[in-house]
Amino acid sequence: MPKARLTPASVTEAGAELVDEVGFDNLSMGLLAERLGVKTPSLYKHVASQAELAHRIAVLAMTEAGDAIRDAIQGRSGSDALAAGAQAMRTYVREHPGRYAAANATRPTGPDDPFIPASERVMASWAAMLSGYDLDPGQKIHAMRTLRSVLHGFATLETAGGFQIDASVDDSFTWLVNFIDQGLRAGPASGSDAAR
Amino acid sequence: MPKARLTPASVTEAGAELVDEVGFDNLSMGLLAERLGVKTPSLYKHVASQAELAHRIAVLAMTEAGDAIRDAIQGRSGSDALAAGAQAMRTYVREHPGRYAAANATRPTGPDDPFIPASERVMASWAAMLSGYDLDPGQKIHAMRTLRSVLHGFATLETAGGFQIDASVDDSFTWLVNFIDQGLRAGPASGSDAAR
DNA sequence: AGCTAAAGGCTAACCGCATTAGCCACAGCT
DNA sequence: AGCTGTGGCTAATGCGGTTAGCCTTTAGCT
Repeated sequence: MPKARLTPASVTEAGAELVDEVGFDNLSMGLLAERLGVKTPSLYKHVASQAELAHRIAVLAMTEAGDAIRDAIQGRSGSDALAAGAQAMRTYVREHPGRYAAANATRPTGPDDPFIPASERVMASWAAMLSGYDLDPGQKIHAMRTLRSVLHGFATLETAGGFQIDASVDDSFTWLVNFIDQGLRAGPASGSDAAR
Repeated sequence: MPKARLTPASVTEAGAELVDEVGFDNLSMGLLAERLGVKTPSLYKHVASQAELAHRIAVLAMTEAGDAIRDAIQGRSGSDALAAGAQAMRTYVREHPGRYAAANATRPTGPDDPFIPASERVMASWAAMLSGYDLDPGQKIHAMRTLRSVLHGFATLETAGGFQIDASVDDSFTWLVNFIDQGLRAGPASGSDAAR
């Protein structure tokens, strides 16, 4: 009964939807096959292995997240760009926790891995956003890493249920973004005495 | 040939050492058994399952990390306490990436899970450290979450190899800690216009 | 000092899940 | 109509976690 008409892309997309529902650790070929109305071994006609599937999902996630962040920053600058970009990233991770987990579990497989340009596009958006602040060129890399650390850390802690319910997580995120904004505005001074 | 003399604690400790070497994803009962000079099924006389083993490792990790942070903060305050505590946490994660991953993969199993007091002790250290800054009481929770986010995010990105080699990761961490310190010193002002 | 029972090791077996091998039907081209 | 490649399927393999049941050593008791 040839009916399913699967392709590597459609399998990846279905895998991405599934992984957001069941979590990265619970992703299995059997579950995905069932979802697609097909027997497990049939999937291997479209993806080489579960590892490759996870990698494809990771690339998809990076691409989608990169687009979301770029679009959010588009047309804004400074504090507005930071707030919009940070919110876009947080929203993406909340809506696609499985894909984000897949992206975090992935390491580039080689120099021509499409995961590399996908993540570079994310980096480029953050860099563009940071250029709206008056930072010393030598500090830009540190600011970038700090920014990535907070956003990544917040997003993973949030999806892992790491925050108790005492206070609004939304408020905390707003506070966090504002905190970063203020620090970046304080600019060069914040790093000049780094050797304190 | 009864020779091994294993206990739940010794199995957990060996598991912790192993997981730091091979990574959380590659932890297996077979590997641990081999390490202990025993056949796989024998481990089940000491731990109920691999999940329980991982959970015990997680509790151990939280306890050790909590101790390290408390000791680092001990006798210091303000910026010094922040720098020492942050460095202690980063060092712990770098030296024990597998245990830290185990801790992150763990959710409390119930109200009397020893994982809960263990993580509360970590929180208490951070809270004590933050009390060295002049923060509005209502903002303390946000500052805490922001602090946890950066430190957790930096540590996980670092161990995952998420930072390229262009610039020193040590320098970035120093910059990050300094950035947070400056922001916390700026104090109440940094949150007062959170609704911007 | 010998007896007994629990502790803790072992082998054999089970099960789920990823993966592979080999088969077969249908679609499109000639 | 026949040929061939695509994409499905069933059957089988192998690994890793887990369970069942056996057997020896050892601690404790009398």
